[in-house]
Amino acid sequence: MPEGPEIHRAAASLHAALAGRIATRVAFAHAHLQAWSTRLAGARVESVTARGKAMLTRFDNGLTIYSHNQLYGRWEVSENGERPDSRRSLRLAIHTDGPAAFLFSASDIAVLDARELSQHPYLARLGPDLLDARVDEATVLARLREPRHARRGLVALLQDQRFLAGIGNYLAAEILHHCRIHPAARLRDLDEAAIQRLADACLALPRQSFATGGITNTLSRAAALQHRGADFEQARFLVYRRAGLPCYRCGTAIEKTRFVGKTTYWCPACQAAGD
DNA sequence: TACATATGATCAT
DNA sequence: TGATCCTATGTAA
Repeated sequence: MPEGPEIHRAAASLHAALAGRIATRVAFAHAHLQAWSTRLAGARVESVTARGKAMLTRFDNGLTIYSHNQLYGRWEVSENGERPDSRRSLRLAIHTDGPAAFLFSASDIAVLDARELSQHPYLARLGPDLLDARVDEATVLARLREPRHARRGLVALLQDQRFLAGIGNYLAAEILHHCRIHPAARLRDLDEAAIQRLADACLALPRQSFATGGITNTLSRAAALQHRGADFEQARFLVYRRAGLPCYRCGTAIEKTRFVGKTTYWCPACQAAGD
């Protein structure tokens, strides 16, 4: 569940299940974390929130579990507290007298006190979180206009969590296609109208994805495609993982290209290089 | 069984 | 920019 919307949805789901409840047992698979189980058992879960792609589970004794799912971590909530059936390796379990939450596969897990939390190197450097309701278009526009970012390639810049938090590989491709911007373009190549469109899309697409369970395609088109039998993974995206398929705007075959080590999907016709 | 790839991120260069 | 780490999965051999 890798990008901002997926992590924020998982956090909301954990919060709904756990917040206000006593953690009867907290179990870590990693040996270096196991001593924390004693400190966390009996504490009340205050909240579960996401910051960018990181998740924070706060307890009322001042401790917070930090977790990052990287490419492969997966949270599962179980209403009856039973461990879900999975062949993945269980890395963290938070039990209550009711629901429980299970984190599979993730390896980046830490227990932090308030001071460590405020100084955490990843969290401290995060840019504005596009899924934070307090972040608005003016904030994003100001970020896009900072001269120090003008020369960086947009595919990499959009995925830099220090620039804006929450965008990953699928959202970057979807945002650039939505705005008709070539993936190799730089901010300095864009005119004022394009900067405005980009700011708008940087907020709108992650938020729509969060609200809809992952759809960055237009909602009507995604619904129509599914009605015709397409599965969700086929219907949800504008360009991501659609190499060779026709662009929804112009019919040109979507291309799959590696830019700066990342696979990017884009339409060579409606995302033509700027000049 | 081996290899390539992945919705991520860091570090060395 | 490339190498590397982390873990899981799909495809080729």
